[in-house]
Amino acid sequence: MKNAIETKKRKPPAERREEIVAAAARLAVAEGLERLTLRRVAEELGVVPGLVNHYFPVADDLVAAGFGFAAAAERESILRGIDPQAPPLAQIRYIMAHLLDDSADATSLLWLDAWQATRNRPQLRNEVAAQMRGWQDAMISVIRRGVTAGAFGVTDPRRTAVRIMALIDGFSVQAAMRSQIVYDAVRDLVFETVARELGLPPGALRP
Amino acid sequence: MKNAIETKKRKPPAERREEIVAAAARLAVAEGLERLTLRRVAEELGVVPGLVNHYFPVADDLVAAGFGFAAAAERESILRGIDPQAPPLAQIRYIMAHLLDDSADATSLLWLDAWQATRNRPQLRNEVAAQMRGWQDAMISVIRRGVTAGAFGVTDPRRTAVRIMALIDGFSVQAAMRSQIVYDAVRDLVFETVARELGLPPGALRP
DNA sequence: ACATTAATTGGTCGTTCGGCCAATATTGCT
DNA sequence: AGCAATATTGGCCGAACGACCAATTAATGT
Repeated sequence: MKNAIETKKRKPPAERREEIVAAAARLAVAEGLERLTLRRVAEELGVVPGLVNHYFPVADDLVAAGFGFAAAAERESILRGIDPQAPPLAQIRYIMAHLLDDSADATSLLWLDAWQATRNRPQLRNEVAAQMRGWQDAMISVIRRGVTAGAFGVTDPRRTAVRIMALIDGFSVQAAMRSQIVYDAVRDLVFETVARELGLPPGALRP
Repeated sequence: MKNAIETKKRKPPAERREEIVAAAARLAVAEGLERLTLRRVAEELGVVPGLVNHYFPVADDLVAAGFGFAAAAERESILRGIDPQAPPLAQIRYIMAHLLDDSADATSLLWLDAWQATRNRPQLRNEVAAQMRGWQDAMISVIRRGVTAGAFGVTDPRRTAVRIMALIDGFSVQAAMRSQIVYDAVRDLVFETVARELGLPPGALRP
């Protein structure tokens, strides 16, 4: 007789794999990459550790996939919230408001984890680089529109995008120390400097 | 009969403690905070793990002490290299050259490790905050001299110091990804922005 | 209906970690 | 010289990790 409560199904590999990656991403955001292990993911899904190992024989790949999924989802969520009709200045302001707000701390800590863990995880390093390129490309695209519209004073959109993303990434560090050090001055600096990079007046991006 | 080759001595507690902290600092710089464990330190010193545990019953304290020793030594080494007679502009240029050079990568990775590990290590978090304050204070001191000498256009030295250190700290992130992404543009940005913060022309700090 | 494939289980192995403890040896004090 | 304090040793414990593997069991195609 089959157990009506605990219906253990066998799922198509693609679906199961997606399920594992999604659970890994959830764990990565909620508890950090350190706690993203085969066993933890299996526990989360109510399966046996060996099953996760079956889909990800090397732990590094699981961590990379979990981080990549979480980072891509976060980025796409923010980019999807942009009003495509809005002027580029408003679009940039929207992106920065979401990336620099306190509510982005969980994501900031995830990136901090990722940069640190690249030291011992080659696959994760590749994934982090890919996700950073994803953000750079998105930023370049917005900057290009702004240049075309005559809103931004930028000569090299790619270079400007790299510098802006580096400012934002650097700000992520502060999320780790927010309980100890007050960083209002730093947030202001990021807003002002990004504005300057885009050829805007200092207060143009402040919320 | 005593073994003439392996002379196992008992050392005064203070000296032994210092020895342990120094070994921990060495390990932290060379292999990262992840590999800074009781056993690893003991192995480094040729003693038994229990001995390290005797001096540091809680691992968090050992990690905090090791990081603090390494960070303080690095900072003091740089500050000691400053010519006290040199003008403040030259002093700032000296500090930044050392902090932003590729040769500072090991230290950058150490800080990255530390910020990340604060998530699960309260004592380390305190130590990191203390070391950051140490850098801020040193920066404030240089800025004040520059203001007095009329070299810097700064109204709030503390605020400016916080912003400058945040720029430098943010740059540390890049050390982790240097193999994947080229960051010349970012280094330029840091030099230019710090110059601006000090009321200097954009190229005033470039080496 | 049956055979093939592989998803899934349950379990093992070796390693490393922090923490703990009893026994021993050395130092310093009286 | 004798004694108390403690530095140091050696060893053990439970937990967590990645990684394997043989045995089951469900799905799939013929």
